[in-house]
Amino acid sequence: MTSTSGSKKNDELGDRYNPKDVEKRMYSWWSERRFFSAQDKSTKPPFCIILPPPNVTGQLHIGHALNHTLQDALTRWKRMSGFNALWLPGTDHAGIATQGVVERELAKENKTRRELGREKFVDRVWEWKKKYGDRIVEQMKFIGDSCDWDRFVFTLDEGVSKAVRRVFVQLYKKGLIYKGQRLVNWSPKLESALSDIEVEHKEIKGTLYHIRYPFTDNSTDGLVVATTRPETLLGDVAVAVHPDDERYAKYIGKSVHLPLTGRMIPVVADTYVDKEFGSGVVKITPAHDFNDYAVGMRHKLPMINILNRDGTLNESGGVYAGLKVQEARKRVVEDLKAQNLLLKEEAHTHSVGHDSRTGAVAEPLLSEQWFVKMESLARPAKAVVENGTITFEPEAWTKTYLHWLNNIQDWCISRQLWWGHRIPAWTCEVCAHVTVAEETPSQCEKCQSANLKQEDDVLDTWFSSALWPFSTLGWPNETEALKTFYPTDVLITGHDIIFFWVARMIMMGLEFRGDVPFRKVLITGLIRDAEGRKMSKSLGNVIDPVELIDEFGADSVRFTLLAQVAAGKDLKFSFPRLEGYRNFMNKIWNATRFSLQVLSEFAPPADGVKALPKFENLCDADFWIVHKLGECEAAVQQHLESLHFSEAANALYDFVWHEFCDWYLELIKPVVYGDKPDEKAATQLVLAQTLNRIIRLLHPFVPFITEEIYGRLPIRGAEACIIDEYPNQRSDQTWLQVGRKERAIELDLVVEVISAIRNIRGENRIKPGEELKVRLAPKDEGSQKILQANRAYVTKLAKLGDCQINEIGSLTKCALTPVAIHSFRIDVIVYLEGVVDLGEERKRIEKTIEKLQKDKAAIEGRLANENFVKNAPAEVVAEGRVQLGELSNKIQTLQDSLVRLS
RNA sequence: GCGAACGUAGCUCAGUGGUAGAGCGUUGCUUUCACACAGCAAAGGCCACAGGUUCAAUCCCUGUCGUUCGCACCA
Repeated sequence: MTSTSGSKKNDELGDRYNPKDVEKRMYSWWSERRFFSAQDKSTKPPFCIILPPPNVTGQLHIGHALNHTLQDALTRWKRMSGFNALWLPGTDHAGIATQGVVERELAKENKTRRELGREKFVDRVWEWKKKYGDRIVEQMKFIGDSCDWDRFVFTLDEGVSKAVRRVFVQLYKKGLIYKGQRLVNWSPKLESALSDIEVEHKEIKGTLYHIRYPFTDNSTDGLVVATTRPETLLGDVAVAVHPDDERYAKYIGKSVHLPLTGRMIPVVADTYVDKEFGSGVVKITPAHDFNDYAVGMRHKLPMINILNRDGTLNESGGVYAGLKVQEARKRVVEDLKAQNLLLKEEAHTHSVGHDSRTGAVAEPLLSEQWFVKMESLARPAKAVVENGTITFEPEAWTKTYLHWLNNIQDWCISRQLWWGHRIPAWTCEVCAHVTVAEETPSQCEKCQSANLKQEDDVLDTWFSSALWPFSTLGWPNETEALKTFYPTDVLITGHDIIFFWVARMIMMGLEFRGDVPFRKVLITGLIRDAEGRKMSKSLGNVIDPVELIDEFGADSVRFTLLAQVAAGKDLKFSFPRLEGYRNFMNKIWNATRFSLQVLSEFAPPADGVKALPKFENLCDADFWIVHKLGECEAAVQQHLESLHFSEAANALYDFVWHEFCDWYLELIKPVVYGDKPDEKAATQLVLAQTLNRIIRLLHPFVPFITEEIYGRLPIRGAEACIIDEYPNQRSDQTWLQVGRKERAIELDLVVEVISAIRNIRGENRIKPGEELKVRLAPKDEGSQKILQANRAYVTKLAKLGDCQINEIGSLTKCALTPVAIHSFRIDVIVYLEGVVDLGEERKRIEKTIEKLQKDKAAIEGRLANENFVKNAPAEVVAEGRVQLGELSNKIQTLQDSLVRLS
């Protein structure tokens, strides 16, 4: 959005809605006037959503577009409903991703980060961040995100850094953060440790090698081990068998030769071994396998690390030192073959951990890292979900969340990267004591030496993310914003980061604020392509929301997502659907154009949205549309409150298109083009008020088009900004009293008559130019009155040449030849002789009778069942009786008409 | 192995313990003065299958089959 025209309005009103033109002007108009600002302190109730901070390297993708649209719709709706609504934006430094981008840039200049040195490299990343870091923010504005930009936070801002150090120090002092030599998942590509959840397991077709480990006293015989990773035998320190395995009992405590090395290793017994798998003998490599690590600890075995940080073999690899794992494996296998120690190779599929960022195979590697003890943090985080303080939508994710917490492992938080929050720990070079502090210490806590060296490692990006709900609000300072907005209300995010982010925010919120960070978690699904495949660059099926917005407009894209989203479910993105909602925008636009034309002479009332018409001058359609509007508003309210966005969107779509446009606007044409000024004025007021409310109701879903329209409405506030005016639409029910139900129901009868006549027209292929003569024969005084009052509607909408209303019950007295009777509430006789194929008409009627009789039989059967009458609620039984009566009437009417047709 | 979700109209999907819904597509008719990105009408479904609970099941329970997705194990 680069336009700063300052002007919101464009006076062109073409018959196509032009989103580009509108959107360009609108966003800057909003942000210049700070319509999205929330107040730190306010008499209004607070509402707060924290934006999951996108990676600073990021581009808006369609998944963002979905999540952001939901958050925006909710925030705008709350803001318009009288809340002090805050949607707090920010971006994430995304350690690995961002460092990776800059390293690749350096590679193009044939440089590496190590050549540059830490300080220069970090400067370089900052430069990059300054240059490109706001791309995603620009894109968020394209989609209409109504964030409070003045509160924008970046995860490396000083405030957040302070929060990070405070948390680190406090957890350390509590004994919940520790440093230790452990087996961790290691990415040779990043040359950094990873947390367990950053490792993605993939099924790989590998080979199971059967290798003989010769006995010490008989080198032609030995124990056979089966392994998928023969190269790791260089780090073997034992072989293990099951203690109950009779085949091997006699070898326990003895030794075998470790091939290719000249070392001798013991045979140990451990229940970890599965007797059935392979040969029942397992090589133990504690430094390169998590299970072996556990066995090694139990048996107090030594650990031999054979790998360097970059994944090549180190000096413990002997002649294989310097080779990459894959190469070493090949060579080891060749050498084993040469020595006749490789007995068998068989195909074997197993799952292998990969670094989820780079895709490289992750190696278990022994190294010194920092960890967070999770168990005591996890316990309260479990409790708040179990007791319903925090709820997941859909609820099924609760189980996933709890399962993870029940099996939680300590969190490895140190990363051997340079871009991120550097760990606030300093080691004394004299006494080696570690000082952990928020601010750089001047001397060692223990020996007062000034020779301190800070940790090189940075924290896992998710460490700062875990603090996001309170660090963004000013913590560790007790700010007004923090008091007002914490706990926040809803978190909207994808299920892929429940463990990475959601769970950790809950833990940290409880630990440091003593309260949950949010109350509801809405989990969204993935957006897939039309065939249901994941979007990926390699498949070339990625849909770029920025391109969509460019072609179809932001509102169309938003509505497409809103109308189809269902909590936790994947969404297949289809272009025909998008076109459909683009058409809906156009429909809104044209309905407005028509309305404004009708209202061109209309004088806005002094009391604005509260102005009531004179009821005696209203037509049935007026009562009807306001009644329907009231229902629609209530539905939207209820659906949004329960986060059922698609139901809210569909209720609106249906109401606006099929009730307001298809019926109301058509129905009032005779009135507004008619010659009765009082009635015209009354209907104009209803139209103006209804349009005002529709536009406001639509606004959270489609902000651009509605703001554009709002500025042109005859009834609106002085500022002409939809967001700031007339809040509390739902609580302001004054005007909705126009929607009197009994009068609304009268129009239903008219609608039914018109539909019936149209049906005859359509079925008999009678052209619109051909005018019909119709007699309407009411059954009672009530319907007679309604028909008389609405004759103009029927004539116009059913395109009749002649429409007369008979005396009550005068069906048979009609002078014209009746051929078709279709409405069931009243009798409608249509004079059609000569244009209709009577045989076809009879067939249709017979078919209808058949279907109705089937329905009737079903209801009769139910009513005949005394258990039904006894057990079902009274209203259900009563309704059944009413339905039965109606069905009988319908059938009778149709049978009468069959008689007339023959 | 453990767990979860899904299976509804040709397609994509909503939905509900009490007579099946939408959009798109299809088939007619119409360029009527807001909109052809439109209007009107129509066709199209044993709501995966089998049991159970219930007066009543597409909906609740169990099982089967099918499709996904997590987690764990995999020497």
